[in-house]
Order: sequence, then C-alpha cells, then structure tokens
Amino acid sequence: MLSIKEIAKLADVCPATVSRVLRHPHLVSEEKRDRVNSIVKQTGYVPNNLAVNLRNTKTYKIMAIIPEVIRAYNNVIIRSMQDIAIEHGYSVLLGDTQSLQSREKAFADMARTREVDGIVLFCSRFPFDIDHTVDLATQLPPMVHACESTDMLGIPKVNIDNVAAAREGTEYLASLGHKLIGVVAGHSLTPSTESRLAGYRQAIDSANINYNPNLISTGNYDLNMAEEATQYLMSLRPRPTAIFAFSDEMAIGCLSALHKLKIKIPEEVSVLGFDGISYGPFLNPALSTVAQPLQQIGQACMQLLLPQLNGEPMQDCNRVLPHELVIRQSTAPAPVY
Amino acid sequence: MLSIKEIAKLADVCPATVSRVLRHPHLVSEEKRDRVNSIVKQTGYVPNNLAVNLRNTKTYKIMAIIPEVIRAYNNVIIRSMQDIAIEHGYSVLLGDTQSLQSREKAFADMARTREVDGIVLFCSRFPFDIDHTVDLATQLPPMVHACESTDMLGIPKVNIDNVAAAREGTEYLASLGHKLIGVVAGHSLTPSTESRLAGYRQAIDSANINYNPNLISTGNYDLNMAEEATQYLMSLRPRPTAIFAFSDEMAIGCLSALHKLKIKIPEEVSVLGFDGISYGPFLNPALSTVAQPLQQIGQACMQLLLPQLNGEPMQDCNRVLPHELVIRQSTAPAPVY
DNA sequence: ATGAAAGCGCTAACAA
DNA sequence: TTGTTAGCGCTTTCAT
Repeated sequence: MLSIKEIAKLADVCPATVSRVLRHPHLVSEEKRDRVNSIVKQTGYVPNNLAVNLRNTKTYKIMAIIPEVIRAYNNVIIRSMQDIAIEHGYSVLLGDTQSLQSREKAFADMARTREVDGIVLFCSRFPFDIDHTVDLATQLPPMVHACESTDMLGIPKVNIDNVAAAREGTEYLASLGHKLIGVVAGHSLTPSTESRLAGYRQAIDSANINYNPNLISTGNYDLNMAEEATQYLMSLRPRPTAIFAFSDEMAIGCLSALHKLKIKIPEEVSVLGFDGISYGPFLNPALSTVAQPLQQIGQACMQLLLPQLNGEPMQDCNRVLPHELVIRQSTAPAPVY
Repeated sequence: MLSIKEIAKLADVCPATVSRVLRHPHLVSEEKRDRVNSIVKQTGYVPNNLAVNLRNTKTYKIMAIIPEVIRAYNNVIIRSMQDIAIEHGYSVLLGDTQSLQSREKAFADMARTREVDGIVLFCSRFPFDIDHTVDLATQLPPMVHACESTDMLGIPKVNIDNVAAAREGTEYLASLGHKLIGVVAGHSLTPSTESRLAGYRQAIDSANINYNPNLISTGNYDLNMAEEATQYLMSLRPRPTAIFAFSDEMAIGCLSALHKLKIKIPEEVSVLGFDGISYGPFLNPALSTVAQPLQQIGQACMQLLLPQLNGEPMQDCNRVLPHELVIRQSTAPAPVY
C-alpha cells in the first residue's frame, strides 16, 4: 500500500503537493497536477482515511444503531436518513444490535472513539454511562435518540405520540363496536410499548369498556411470539373480536395464527397493526394499521443531528411527529351474535 | 475531548505509561496503574481510535455491502456473519446501497481507504476498477463476493447453485402436472437471475414442455413490481397454473395479486418462492420455496474473509452451498379442467 | 518499571 | 506556486 510520500517521490514533488492535487487542485500548476494525477492513476493510490480523518478530526460517517436492521419498519427510515446524509457529504453506517446491550454499546462507542462523527439511536436502552453532576452535552457525542426515547434525557429526540396513536387505534376499534379488544404488545419495558399500553387503556376507559388485563398479551415485537400470543387470545372465552398488534410484523403473526385457526378476518376478528410497513397492503387481508411517518422520522433525525455535527451544541428537544390511522381490509364492525 | 497526553499529565506519568495501562496493564506497577485508572475513570477518557487504528493499521471492522439491507432474506445472513465476526474481535458494519452503484463504490472504498479491514459484497456489480495486467489480489482489499458473484473474478465467492436450484424448483412444479409455469424473475442482468432462468429453461426442456418466453416476467426483486408482473401473467390465455417467483418477497407480491383477483392458491394457481425468508411460514397460504442456506452463507463469508484479514493471500475459490426445496401450502397439483 | 522519541499517513500553516 | 515543518493521538521500540 503506497503512501503519499512515495507518490510524491514518484512524481518528483513534495507530499504537500500531492495532497493539494487531491484536495485543492486549483492551487497547483497544471504541469505538476498532471504529473501527480498520472502517477495516482498508474499506482491506484488512495489516501489512508484513518490518517486523513485523524488529521481533520472528522470522518463524515454517521452510525445508525438499530435493534434489528431487518425489520421492515426500518426500511423507509433508513432510506430517508441516508438520502439526507449523503446530500450533506456523510455516509450512514448501520449497526444491527440484535437487541443485545453489548452491541449497542460497541456501536455507540464508535462515536466516542472518533470512528464516526455521530450516532442515531433506535434502541430503548441508553448506551452511555452518564454522570448527572456534569453537563450532559459535554459527555455525549453528537446524537439523536429516536422512536424509543424516554423523556428523562437531555438530548434531541424524535418520536411519535405513542399514547395518542394507540388511543386512536383503540378508539377506532371501539367505534366499530368491539368490546373485547385483545392486545399483542411489544417488549415490556420499552417506552413505545408502555406508552401504547397507556393509550389503549385510556381508550378502553373512555369507551366505558371494562378493562381486562387478560386481554393483554406480549409478542416482543416478534412475529413468532405474536403468533403464539394470538393463539392464546383466541383461546379466551369470551373471545376477543379484535386484536391490536403493536407492530405490523406482529400483526402478520396474528393473521397467520387466525388463518390456521380458520377464523375469518375481519368478519370474525379484526386485526389492527402498528407502523405502516410497506408490506401492509400486500397482506391478506390488507392490513389496517396505525402508521408512523417513517420518512419524516428519518428526516427529523438528520435535521437534529447535522447541526451537532457542525459543532452546534446538543439541544434537549423532542420532535413529535404525526401518526395516521390507515384503514384497509383487516378491520370491520364487530360481529353480532 | 481529552488526549492521552493530558491524562498522562493528570496522572503524573508519561503518555506511554497511560497507553500501557490501557493495553498491557501487567507491564505497569500497581501504584501507577491505579493512578492512571482512576484518572481515566474520572475523566471518562476514551482513546481516539483513529489514532490507534492508524498506528496499528487495523480497525477490526468489516463492511457488509448490501443492496437493500431490509430485505428479509438478509436477516439470517447478517446475523450469522456478525456472530462469527464478534467471536474473532471484529464488528460488522452494514452499508445499504439501495442498489445504487455510487453507494456500492463508496462503501467498498472504505476498505481501500483503510476505514475497515475488509468487505463482504452482496451486490452483483463489482465496485473496483481492475487492471487485468496485474495480479488481482494485490489490487483488492480483503473481500468476499457473495450471492451474486460471477465466475470471472479471482476472488473468494460464496453462492448456491442457482441453476440447479431453479431447475429443481421448476421440476417440482412440473411434477405436479403444471405445464404453464410463469416466472417472476429478478433484475435481469444479475447473475442470480440469469442462472435461475437457465435452470428454469433446463427443467422446461427436459419435461418436454414448450418453452414460452411470454411466461417470463420480471419483478426486479421488488414486491410491487412482482404484483404487477403477476397481474400480467394472469391476463395471459391460456393462463399459467403455477408461478415461480425468484424471491420470497416477490412471491408475497404474487400472493397479493392473486388474492385481489380472487384466484385460489394453490387450487387454481400454485406459487413457489425462492430464498426461504422467515416470513414464509406465516403467509397465507404458507409459502413453498426454494430455500437458501442463509446461515451457512453468512458463516462461509466469514470463513473466507477472516484468513485474509490475518494477512493470508486471497484465494480464488467458489464455495457452493446446498439449497433445499421446502414444500408448504402454496403449491399443489395443477387443476384439471 | 518507566520515560524519551520516532513514526503511522496525512494536511495546513508558514515561509520562500 | 511550491516546499518545509509541525502535529493530529497513539503505540512501541529503545534506553535507562
């Protein structure tokens, strides 16, 4: 692997000139510029970015830390982040943590060790140890906490109003006449799940439906577990006539379980999802859902991160974006017996 | 951001000692070790890895370059790569190229610029310009080409036998009595698609079915386009009684289109997918598919990459892994009229 | 066991 | 316009 020195020697100039040709060509005479460029081409020389970045204390890389990169839900978010990042000269690297705390920390540390300029965190756990006696912003790298952020942290956050979103979803089901509304919740302890459960409860209460904790099952945001949870819900007597799954992926598990049980959707049981993944319209039946503004989430993350990357101080803000109830074919009025 | 020098000053030792405490603590007396450690803890000092990596010419990072990270198909592959990488002290960073050549090159260049130690390439295009008059291995960073590699390159490759896999899938459909077997192909020009088309053709010929190019449609490995392609196939007269989609995701599009057309699966039309994504069993009906050995693919990638990261020369090998026909509910004997 | 010093590869200020 | 030089932050000889 050639260094700038050797290129300089080959082109019979000093290393600084090679650097100039590569970064500020207008500062170099045409003659030397051509000489250097031809050597660079011949040798296939590429600067060592570790050195460049060390020198410039800047990597132009952003780390997006994601519990399961594969979840359909992340698709649009990642795209919109990446598009904006690239416009501004940054690359987005994805870190898939598989929900493991050790991996969350490892990826997050890439910002503290200067291997990336900033991070966007989609996990619920906070990957840094914080000394609350000292100013937060000085301890933390440029970062944004998205989708699973609590309100206790003094950092930029991007969220939807999970309480309201789940409340409206539940209200919609109640308005269809459903009285027994089962829930397939996500990970307990995650802020999103807690908030959505709270919203569900609010809607149940204000619809004067008796709150029944047996109707709450947990699917851990996992398709397989959601299928099992649905089997459990369908074993209850009286049986729920609607299921609210707190993610579209879990809703797929619900649909699958109901199909296997030969329960008609939505005639016998309605299914409402959450997220608005792109598969939704293609499922059978097409999935009604509480859609998140995925593209806006990605955009907001970048809007809050980029200023920090330019040296502006971290702000304690919480960008709350609008959700939307999308009604397709998987929900219908409650059956009358 | 503190540097090692300032830590050294605070602990009243020299920078080298701080470095030793962090990397080879046994070389330092207990007294100084404690002093340094306590300062490190107090200040939250973290070494600048750009400097460390520059000095050590090693990053312990691997870049996985993926056309669409979100594709369900990548899930298991990514996991198995990551598990092995971590065992060996490496992190895996994911680069989502959205099938854009510029992004493929940008991520791949991170290896040439030393920001990562090696790459695993899942794209069909080769992101480096090669001078064929010179030894390949010296021009390329440690790398493995997986899933979409052609046989012209002198680098380690991981693949399944796409020709055989598609042939067997088609033979299976033919054995069910299907004579009109539609195809929803992937990107034309990608090696995987070309090979699978060849395999399809082989099976058609050896089953003495008349090859009809009108039955080949293209879905670009995209769910929406696959839905359109299926609509087209269903508009043909006589109509195909089976559809072979070259990815499970496209098969979802097929299912969706058929549902909308009220065509019964598998009674009227059989659908066979390709890949073996984890959603498969949850679809309605559960999807029959030609499964790839996703976990083995990830493992093989790491097995071929890790030696290169340890300085061993690049080998021109092609690891071909076994596929498997998985029969579920979406395929059945051809209808008799 | 510890410190001094060189150097990883690059860039930018400064001088010429 | 070009070269010289210092230094980004770290690690590792080498010397003590």
